[in-house]
Amino acid sequence: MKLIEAKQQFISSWGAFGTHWGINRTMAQIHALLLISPDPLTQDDMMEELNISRGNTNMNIRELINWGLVERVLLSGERKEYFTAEKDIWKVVKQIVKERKKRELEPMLQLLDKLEAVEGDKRDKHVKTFVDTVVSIKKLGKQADKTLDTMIKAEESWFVSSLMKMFK
Amino acid sequence: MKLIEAKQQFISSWGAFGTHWGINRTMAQIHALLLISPDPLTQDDMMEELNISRGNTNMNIRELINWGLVERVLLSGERKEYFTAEKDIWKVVKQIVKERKKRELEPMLQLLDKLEAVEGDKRDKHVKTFVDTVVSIKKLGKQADKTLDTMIKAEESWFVSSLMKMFK
DNA sequence: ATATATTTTCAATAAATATTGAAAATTCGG
DNA sequence: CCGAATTTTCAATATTTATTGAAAATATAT
Repeated sequence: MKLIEAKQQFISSWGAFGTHWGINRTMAQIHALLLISPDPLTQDDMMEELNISRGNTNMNIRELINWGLVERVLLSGERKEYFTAEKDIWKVVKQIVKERKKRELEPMLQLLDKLEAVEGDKRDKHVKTFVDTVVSIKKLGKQADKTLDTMIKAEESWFVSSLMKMFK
Repeated sequence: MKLIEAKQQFISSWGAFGTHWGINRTMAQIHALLLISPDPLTQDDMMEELNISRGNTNMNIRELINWGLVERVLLSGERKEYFTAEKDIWKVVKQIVKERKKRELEPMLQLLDKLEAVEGDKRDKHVKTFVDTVVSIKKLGKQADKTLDTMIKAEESWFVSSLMKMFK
């Protein structure tokens, strides 16, 4: 397989992958493109490679910056802005986990705390099942929260070797 | 907070949560409703509670069954079909992980294997960056695959206590 | 300061996805 | 087998989400 074809497949499947995880296709594709680009790219580079409009490119780059996955690079003597993605995949994963934890898991746990305190007689099976469900989701969620915190702090080497031992 | 209000909040936020994870809102809401229902429900029950059409209800129930999260229940003496969700949240999480691993992670790893074998001179920085990226994603993906396999087999108590020790 | 290059915004539009509802198929008791 | 109850399908429609492109804003060189 030629590089050009391999790149296309990588970008397109990274985009499809993203859509299964609530990330829009273009954002994932821009990220993929930057991951495999040895040098920083301009908006125009991305527009051309991915055949997307300027507005779309701009908005999705900014979103990637918000997620902490892409950053602006200043190239001396250049008027245009350049962008580059973090290439260390472990760091990328940790960053995504960190953001999703903050945006989704933590608000969910807060809500469950409130819902656990529902009024009503626990002998009513409707109340009991509701509370039991909420409590058990909360318990698992709290454990996940702690585990992810540890992961976010960990070095890849440490993390992998711990898992190795754990799952020998 | 009254039960009725708490239920609504739970269902609605479970639905919103789902959409962040590539699951459609209605499917997540049906799942939520079944999770907090002490007894099995019919399609008509769900239609009424969630204010959705018969067709929508039917399709999403079937999808939940495909995911292994819901099952049909036969109630003797009843003509209608009843449905119930697995209530053990650890089992639910394992089932979701198992399915997503099969549907997404494994195909991705297969693709990366192919892409790693791209033609071209590794001294070309475009080739090098591409291969390096593919290899590092693959490495981490393989580790995740193994870890998730272990998790899928694990009992919750064993899993939590292992994590505890690991991240003491 | 002015002209020009570049980035950003956002209303309009397109595309993708979800939902409806009624017809067709199936199931099941009698 | 018949007929009523129930489930399933799917074309039409509605809704949501993504994308465009041109105008406005901003930045920079001279």
